[in-house]
Amino acid sequence: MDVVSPELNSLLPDEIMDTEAIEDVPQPQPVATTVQSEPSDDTSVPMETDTPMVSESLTLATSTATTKTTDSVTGTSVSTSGLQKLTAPFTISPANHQIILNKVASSQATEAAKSVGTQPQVIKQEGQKLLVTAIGKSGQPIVLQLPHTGSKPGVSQTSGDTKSQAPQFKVVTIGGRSELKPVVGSASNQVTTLQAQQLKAVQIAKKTPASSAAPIKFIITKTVNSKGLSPQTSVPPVIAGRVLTQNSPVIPPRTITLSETHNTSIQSIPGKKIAISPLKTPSKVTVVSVASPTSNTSQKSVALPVNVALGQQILTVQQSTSASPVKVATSQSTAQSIKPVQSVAVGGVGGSQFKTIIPLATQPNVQQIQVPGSRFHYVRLVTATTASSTGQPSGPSTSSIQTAKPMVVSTGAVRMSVPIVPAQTMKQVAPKPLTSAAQVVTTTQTQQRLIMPATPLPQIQPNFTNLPPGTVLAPAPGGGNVGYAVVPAQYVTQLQQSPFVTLASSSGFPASTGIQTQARLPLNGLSTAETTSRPRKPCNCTKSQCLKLYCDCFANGEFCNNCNCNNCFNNLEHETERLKAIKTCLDRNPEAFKPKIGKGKEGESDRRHSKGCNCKRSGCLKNYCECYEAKIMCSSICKCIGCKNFEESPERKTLMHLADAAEVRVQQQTAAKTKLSSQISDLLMRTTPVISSGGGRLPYTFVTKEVLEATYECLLEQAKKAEQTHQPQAEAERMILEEFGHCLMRIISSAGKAKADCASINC
DNA sequence: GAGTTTGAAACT
DNA sequence: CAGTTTCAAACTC
Repeated sequence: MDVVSPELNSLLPDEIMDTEAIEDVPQPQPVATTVQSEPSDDTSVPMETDTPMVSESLTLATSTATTKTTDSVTGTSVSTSGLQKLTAPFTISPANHQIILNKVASSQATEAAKSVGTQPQVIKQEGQKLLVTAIGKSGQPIVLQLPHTGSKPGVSQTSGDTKSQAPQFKVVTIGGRSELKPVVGSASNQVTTLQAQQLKAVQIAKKTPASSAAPIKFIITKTVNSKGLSPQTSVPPVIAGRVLTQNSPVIPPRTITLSETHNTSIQSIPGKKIAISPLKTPSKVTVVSVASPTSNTSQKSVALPVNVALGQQILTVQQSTSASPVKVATSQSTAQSIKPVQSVAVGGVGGSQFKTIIPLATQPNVQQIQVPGSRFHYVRLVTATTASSTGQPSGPSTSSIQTAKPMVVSTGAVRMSVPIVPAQTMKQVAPKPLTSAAQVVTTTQTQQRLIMPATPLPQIQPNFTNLPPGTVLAPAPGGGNVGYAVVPAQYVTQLQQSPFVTLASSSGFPASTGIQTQARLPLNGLSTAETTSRPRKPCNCTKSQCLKLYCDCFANGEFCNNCNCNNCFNNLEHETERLKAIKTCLDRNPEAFKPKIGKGKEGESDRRHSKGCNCKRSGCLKNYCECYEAKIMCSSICKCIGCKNFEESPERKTLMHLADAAEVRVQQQTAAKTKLSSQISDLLMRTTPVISSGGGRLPYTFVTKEVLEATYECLLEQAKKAEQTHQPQAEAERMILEEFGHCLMRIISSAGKAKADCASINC
């Protein structure tokens, strides 16, 4: 399964998907290995993570042949000894490439396997995806095997095997350029067992020019599970009080102990950097980036703590070139508070649903992205520029990425990464204060991929691609390492209530700006303003338990929240039932949770109902009609009777005109109200010091609730007056402000008089 | 707010 | 696939 389905790709701006855009820095030396798997036509949303079951172990074996390639440019054989161990568990070394381990549907896997022949996992120099492994059934080890390791057990090498195997991972590398050559180096006999329950994706992004000797950077954003300490000679890496473990039965890769002086010394060792920032959920491990060395020179082999325990999540690994020493930076897990995340809303024509912020991790540089056409939420791990990599222990700061180009997700025909808005427009919220030893490792032009946690509920996995809109995989409440629950992104936001930064609209995407508690992309044709300004209507279900599509909350992939429903099961407390209901709906209609309003055929309107309405009595001019409700015309696929919802319909024009007028009026009133309230609050706040500076502090009691309400009434009355007299907005504002000035004067006058009176009586 | 209407969803 | 029932929202009074 692709990270981004072809359908989504078609909706995405080209600049986003342009793979070459990522490579703004020349890479004279071939360092990248492109591992490519056969593109999948699957339109399913990529993020669904599928998953390794709890207590599954994941073993990834790589062969030396596959990992070592000859550079076409230089003709030199590149070996990555240091990288081998570093990336051994993932078999990743290509710079600027990404490997995403993700579950794919068996059919997809089969197709991919067929497409590549007997060696479905052939590493292509310019490839992008690699179908690496098969996932064993729950409780069984998961074996990920790279090409040339066909003899390894448990590896899905053939199409026939893919189906027989349970869940599968697709390993995807992204970002490889034509000149880049496979450099993956790993011992063939090196097998690393991952006890990561939630291993989702491994991203490798190569980026640094070889000459620059840029430091290899590791960013691990998830907490590391303490299970399975590595008995290696090297000290098991302990991150933020947790232990990174390595279970390499054959060749123990070098494990990095963050406390190790030579590697972990942030200040003393320039070069590789590993930033480990434990996530809120201790059972997850997020590997953000792994640098890819162009050579095995002075680099030390570093074994990633891939041997994560159950529930751990590996997100991405980015690689950068360098022969420089490894630098490890860790962020203390002490700060469990939710870190700010960034939200990116990618606009598109139909299908867009939500822009939801999910503070999935404490890792500060996280962006969540909603891709149009997909109701799944993507998380982008944002790395700052190297200039900001010094890791200030001070408080949070905001910076803008200037150099990074739009996130490009894939190369070649397959687009797999999550489109990201141009980095120039991004505001990045620096991590909260880290401990003194912590260092934030940031890179320029990094690529991120979203890796979603796996679900412990295998019964719904076959339909994971069609999960309800807005559904994300979030740690199960109180579940610890138990797994993840399918949680609507909205609900995650509701639960965590974390601050976040919304990208500015200047990025070219229709995302609204400003801090929001929840934002959505246009839904069913409604404008962003409409959807964002209006909270979701509470449902009133009584018999469906909110587990059928009758319930709008459920149909929209949301948990019921502040609803009026009875016997509601659409919540976390009834997760099992909810998942079953989702499965039932999907069984009945695989597209049950997909947007009903999508692109029409060529030549037709951009938006139309996917199935068409069946109205008989409403004339399609009432909200009973889904077409009319979505403010779109009925189309040829509608089966309505007596339809009046067409372009030339006079009834429709009249209704639309009235509706628009009413809506505009409501919006204006709301905006005026908000603005006035803000102004009142602001001015009142400013007034106090002015008054007090003039000769003593006025009694606080003068700005009472009653005074505020009276002021508000005056202003509101003025606004009504302006509206009744059909004053232009500017004039109305002037009138209101003038009235406000009068109010202020009266307040000040009264206060001053009272003060004088009080002074006269020595009060 | 209660009752009615409506059409999608669910069921047979 | 068609007909019927169920359901909750939209609508009316």
